[in-house]
Amino acid sequence: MGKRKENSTNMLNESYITESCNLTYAVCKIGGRWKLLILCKLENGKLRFSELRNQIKGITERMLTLQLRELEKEGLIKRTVYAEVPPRVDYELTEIAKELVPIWNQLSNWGAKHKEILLSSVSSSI
Amino acid sequence: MGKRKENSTNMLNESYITESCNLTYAVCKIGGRWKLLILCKLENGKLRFSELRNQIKGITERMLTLQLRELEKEGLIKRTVYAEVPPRVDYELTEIAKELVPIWNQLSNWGAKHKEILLSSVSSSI
DNA sequence: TATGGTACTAACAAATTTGTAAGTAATGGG
DNA sequence: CCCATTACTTACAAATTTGTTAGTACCATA
Repeated sequence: MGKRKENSTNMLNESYITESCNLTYAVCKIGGRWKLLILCKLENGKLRFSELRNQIKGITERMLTLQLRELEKEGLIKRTVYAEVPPRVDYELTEIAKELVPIWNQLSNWGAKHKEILLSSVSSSI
Repeated sequence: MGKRKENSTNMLNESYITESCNLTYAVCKIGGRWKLLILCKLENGKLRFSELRNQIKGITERMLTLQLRELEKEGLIKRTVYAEVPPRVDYELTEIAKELVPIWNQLSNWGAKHKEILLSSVSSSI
């Protein structure tokens, strides 16, 4: 997001874990604060910058831009600029991103289940 | 990890996205630097603290402790302390964590594929 | 009495991510 | 000429995560 230091321990550790573990690698690709939310919004087709901004409560234009840029760099979304004024830009999932959709659904179901389990274990410990 | 501020925008945003999106929620549960690696190591059964430390290159005892504590709090691992000297503690996946395994495998495959695609698109652009 | 092994904790510092506030460019419409 | 609209950028500050270093307790053994 800001540039990273090139040889910080932090950086080296990240390289190590993403190189040695494809699972960690995969999760890192979608690991920014707003990325999954953005990808989910795009699941049903293209959206413009302003549409994303309006659909995602709380995100600032700066954050939206940053996350979109990273997603684009990682090949998960495709950005299309139309030569118009005022500008028009839209975003859509790439093929490889679409392959994530069924996995997301399972993860999402798992999340819902986990949420319930945590809730019930909390309330039972009162 | 250190305590978080209670009403920072950051914190409120995180609450919002994890409450409104189960997928984001799920990914947040496994979102620490070393968490997935730890969970993977535990996939084949219990491991002691020192075994984890030795199997995960680069992790410090502090980080290992922190990540284990969070995983425990989130109900993904179970910690067992034996009343011995020197101390013995082991960690294992909980049931709900085990349910993630098949999903991990898919994600991991996706990661491997994504890695290749990125590589080939980089080399073809030289 | 000194040493060793295990699983940690504490105080601090560095790196990274996220958020705030205020711009910018281009052009059509009034 | 002035304003509105869209999709951004820039400089900065705050929050959060990660890493460094040096401890701790316990008891068995040398």
